[in-house]
Amino acid sequence: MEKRKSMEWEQKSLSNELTQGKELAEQLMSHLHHSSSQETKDFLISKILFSYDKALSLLTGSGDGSDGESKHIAAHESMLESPTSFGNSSPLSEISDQDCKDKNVFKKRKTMPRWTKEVKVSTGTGLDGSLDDGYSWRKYGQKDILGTNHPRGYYRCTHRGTQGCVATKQVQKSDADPTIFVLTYRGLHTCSQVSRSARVKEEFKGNQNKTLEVEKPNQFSTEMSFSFGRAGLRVKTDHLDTRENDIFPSFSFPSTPIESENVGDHIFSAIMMESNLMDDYAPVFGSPATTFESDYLTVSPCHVSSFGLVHEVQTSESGLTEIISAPTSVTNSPIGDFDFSIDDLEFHPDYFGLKC
DNA sequence: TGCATTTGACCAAT
DNA sequence: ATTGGTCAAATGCA
Repeated sequence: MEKRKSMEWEQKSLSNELTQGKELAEQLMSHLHHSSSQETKDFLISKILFSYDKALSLLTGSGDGSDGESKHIAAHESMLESPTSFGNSSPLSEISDQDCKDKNVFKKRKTMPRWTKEVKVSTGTGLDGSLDDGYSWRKYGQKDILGTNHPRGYYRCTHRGTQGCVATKQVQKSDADPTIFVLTYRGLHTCSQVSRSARVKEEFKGNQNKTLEVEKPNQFSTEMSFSFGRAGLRVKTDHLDTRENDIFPSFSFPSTPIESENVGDHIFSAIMMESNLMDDYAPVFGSPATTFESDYLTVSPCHVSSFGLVHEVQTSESGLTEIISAPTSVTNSPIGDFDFSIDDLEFHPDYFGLKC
């Protein structure tokens, strides 16, 4: 009797997985037609593979695969287990972190939901590890990693203590190319840095069109459109470049002038948000106003001396890997907060469920 | 003085 | 036993 119930459940799960796989494939098809960004496609592919892997597991009865593909899937799964209290209505919830801490700080590593993405960043100057993505990080450790020439730095969000933000990242210089840094992110920010975007958004509400356009002279043109919930925000950054000019000058971001390389990081941040979220918010992000043309964002690093942009995106065993050519020095700049206000989004539990 | 970084030690996973 | 990830005291810096 129990066995029969179990079989029915598995059949239902199998059906669900296959259905989801089909829907994802259809989404992918749609993205192909709209020439969406490569990372979006990669992400969809990963999800499809994940669905099919689960389906196969249900069929074969094996919980997890052990082939090469499963590694990819496992990585993706970690993304789906995605972190943080995003699902939580309160971004400042300290419950997650504190509870985990109280139970056992070391258990956390095992049970804490992980959402990992890797970012390869090349710096023009070799400035080490100081790569900015718009958030403020605090280094809490460094380790020599076996088989690598460079130590790995461990960073967590500065606001972890005060706001329970669980986001962490690792920074490691590439062996193959010392100018490239591999950044591995875990967790999403639940700190008020996220809410800074809300402030930005408030500003934009003053704009009747809810559209912001910033134009920079020369070099090349990059256009990005972000859709913020129901209010479409469009950011057009023509000719991103220059250190002498603040990027997005009309933003009332906190003080620090944004140095050129940050733009790349922030573009990355936005892209990641887009690629990770848009699939489940197609009605929002998939609006005609939302375009993320990889063509715009793909710039060969050899053509960019003082400014970095995404020039390659690939999936990796730990999730999505973005390869960004990013420049030099770093300040905490805010455009990364140019993200998508949490309170305007409904987060898919598959993506943002939090467990301790 | 307060915050960030460094670094050796500890723990969990493999 | 080895390795990766984290902690926390010591130290540095503005």
